[in-house]
Amino acid sequence: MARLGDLERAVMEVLWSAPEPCSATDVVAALPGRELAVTTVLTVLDRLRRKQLVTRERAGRAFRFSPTASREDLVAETMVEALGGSDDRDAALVRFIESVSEDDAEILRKALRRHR
Amino acid sequence: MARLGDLERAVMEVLWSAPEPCSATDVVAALPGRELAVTTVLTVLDRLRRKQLVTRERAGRAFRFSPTASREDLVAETMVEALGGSDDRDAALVRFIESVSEDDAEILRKALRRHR
DNA sequence: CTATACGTTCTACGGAACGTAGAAGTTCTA
DNA sequence: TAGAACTTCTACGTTCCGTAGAACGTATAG
Repeated sequence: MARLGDLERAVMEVLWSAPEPCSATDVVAALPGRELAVTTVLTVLDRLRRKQLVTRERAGRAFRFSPTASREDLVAETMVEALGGSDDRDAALVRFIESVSEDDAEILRKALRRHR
Repeated sequence: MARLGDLERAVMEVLWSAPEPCSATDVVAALPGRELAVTTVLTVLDRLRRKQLVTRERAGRAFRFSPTASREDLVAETMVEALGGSDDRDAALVRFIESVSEDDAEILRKALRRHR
C-alpha cells in the first residue's frame, strides 16, 4: 500500500521535515542537487495524494501540501504490514528481536511495559 | 531490496512450504488455479535467483531450487529495513508496539527476555 | 544411432509504476 | 489587459513483472 519511488520518498522527506505545509515550489527549493521542474514535483505530489500520503489545502492561488501521517507512523505501519506477510508471526517476531540492537531492545521493553 | 510481485511471491510460498528443493515443474504443479508454462516459472525463478532469494543445484539434467532464507527471516529483515527508514527509531518502535496486538506483545516480551 | 521427450537459455511483448516535463488553462495583479 | 504564478492534462522513456514462444542441448528408448 505504501510503495514509494526515489523521488516520491524524497518529496515525503521534505514534507516531513518542514514545520509547515509546503507549496510545490517550496518542495522544489528544498530538494538538494536535483534541478526539477515544478510540474514534475506537482505530478509526484498528486500521485502521493492519490496514495493518501499527503493532503493539500488552498492558500491563495496555490496549494500547500502536508503529510497525512508522520514518518514514524508510516514506518510502523510498514513493519506491521511486513509482519502480516508471515505464516508464523511468532517465529518472525523472534527473528526480528534477534536482529535488533540492544538499544532498540531496551526501547521495545519500555514501550511494552507501557503497552499493557 | 526484496520487492516481490504476485507471481514471485507465490513461487516463494511454494518453495518455502516444500520440504525439499523443487524443480521448475514441481513448482508449476504446486501452483493452485494458475496454468502456467514451465518457462514462465523458470523466468521467475531466475529473477528470484538474481535477487538472491533462491539458489539452485543441479539434479540430473534439471535444476532444483530452494529459498536462501526462511520466510520468517525475510519478514524480519523487511521489518528491520523499514525501521531503518526512520529518522527517530525510538518513536517508530513505540508506534510499532502501539499498533500490535496483545498476543504479539506477549511474544515480543518473551523474545526480549531471552534476548539479553 | 537417431528421434523424441525433457529441461534450459534467450528473447520478447504488454501493462503498470515512476521520473520527468511541456502545453495549455486559470486567476491574480500591476 | 498583459504577464506572472500556479494548476491540470497529457505524454514519453525506463524499469519491473507476468507471461511465454523459439531454439538449443542431452539422455534415453527404440
